[in-house]
Amino acid sequence: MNGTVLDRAFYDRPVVRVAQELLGKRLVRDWQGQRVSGLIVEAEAYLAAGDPASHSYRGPTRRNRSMFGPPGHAYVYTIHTRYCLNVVCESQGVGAAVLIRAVEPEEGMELMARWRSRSNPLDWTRGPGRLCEAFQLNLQWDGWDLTTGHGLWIEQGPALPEWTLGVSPRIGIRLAQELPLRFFVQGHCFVSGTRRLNGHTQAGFAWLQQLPVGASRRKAVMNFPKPQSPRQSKLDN
DNA sequence: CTACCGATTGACT
DNA sequence: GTCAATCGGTAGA
Repeated sequence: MNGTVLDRAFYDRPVVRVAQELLGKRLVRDWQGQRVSGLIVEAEAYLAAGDPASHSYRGPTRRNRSMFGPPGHAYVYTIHTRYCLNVVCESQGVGAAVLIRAVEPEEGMELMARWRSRSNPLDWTRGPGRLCEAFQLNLQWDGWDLTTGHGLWIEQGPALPEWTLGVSPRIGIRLAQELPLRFFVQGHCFVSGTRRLNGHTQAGFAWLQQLPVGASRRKAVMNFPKPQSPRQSKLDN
């Protein structure tokens, strides 16, 4: 299950490109030797310039200083008593980051279920605040170097069926709503937001096989249809 | 110091 | 669909 850890060069590139290419990669948390992981299915880019919705828009502060640090580190912030996880991109001194908005659970689901205290697996990691709770991420992880392969990192994901890149405006922002900077796996059942923004289907990659045995699995299988046949994938640019 | 606001979520009509 | 919780960041007096 282990994969190659994404290195600093991956993050040291234009933030929009990193946001798109993070889809399908695996976010991993090591908790006492146990892996908690999921495949990234939704991400948003926040630009270093010309983006009033970005926390970096007004320059460095105590809160957002990680955003201006070296690429490949985490930027974790609080919002409405929740935490959100970003990965810092582009050169040091440049305030660009990708918000990880949703992952499909892969490993450590017992821990996710405990930490999220919700029976429906779809509620574990669908949304930036939810996935931080499912991975037990908080401000202690702000500034964490994601390229070491310890504690918290992102690695090359598994081979996936072909899928379609979805693009939309970012969710939950007031300013710069016109910018198409949200990227997601079209139709994936762990993508947050409304149907209109998300696409029509409710397919996942492989999560049905990963669910715990028992009542929660039966319920999940009943509630959520099987993945439909794959479609084209392409990340141009 | 006070006042306002938000890259959210969960409960409720 | 609507709305309140709840608190750190930010701006301004």
